[in-house]
Amino acid sequence: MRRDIFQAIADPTRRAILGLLALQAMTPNAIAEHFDSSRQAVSKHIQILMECEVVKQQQTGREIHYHFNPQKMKEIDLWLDRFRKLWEDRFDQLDNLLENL
Amino acid sequence: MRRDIFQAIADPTRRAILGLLALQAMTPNAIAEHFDSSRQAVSKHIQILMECEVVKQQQTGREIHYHFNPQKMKEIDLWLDRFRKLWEDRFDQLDNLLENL
DNA sequence: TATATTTGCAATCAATCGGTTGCAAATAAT
DNA sequence: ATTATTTGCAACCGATTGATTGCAAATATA
Repeated sequence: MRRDIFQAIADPTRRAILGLLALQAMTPNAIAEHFDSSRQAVSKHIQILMECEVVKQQQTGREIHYHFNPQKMKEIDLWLDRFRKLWEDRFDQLDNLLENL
Repeated sequence: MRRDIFQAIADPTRRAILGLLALQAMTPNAIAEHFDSSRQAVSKHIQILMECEVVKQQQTGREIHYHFNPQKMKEIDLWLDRFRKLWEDRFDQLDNLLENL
């Protein structure tokens, strides 16, 4: 069951968790308080984020602080590069349109 | 069953279809020839891409040409903006350095 | 030591996903 | 007119998803 970053960000709750962790590292309980679903449900989301290494953990005593790994998000940005000029460059869009007709 | 662009790009086959359509508009049959799975399976992927409007169709006779809509990809880029400076910052490099020590 | 807190793991469940096959409708070709 | 091609839709199926509850282990606190 190999996870990748694209699967990880498919779920809106996981995107929200990443948004929180990008601001500061948090414990699973603290994260779960931001959502309506149970702590275990949130914990499973964190586990998925861990598997694709977009989140890393740092244990101190019985508490675990999960923190955000921006490098993995870079992979999405890299994939977007193939399409970026299509929405940024109007002449390229025109070229593409003319080719298709 | 509301689809969004993040769900659409979660599947590797759909990402590959977007890669093809970014180069040129194609019919479902032509797209399906690039994959091992059946035409209907590919068609269902296209349907999902249509639902979130990252792909649009243009019918000519019995043939349908699906073409790429770059504007929807912009939404992903916009979401990434929240994290972009975290991986571009020199502070992130410092984080990595400290972890390695 | 006894109790409370924090967390992960396992079992379970309904819903969704990605795939298949079969079929019907529309258009093109013979 | 008959046949072939292109496509969408519906039914079905096993695997995965996102959620729940219950429980056990580890650590902190009284």
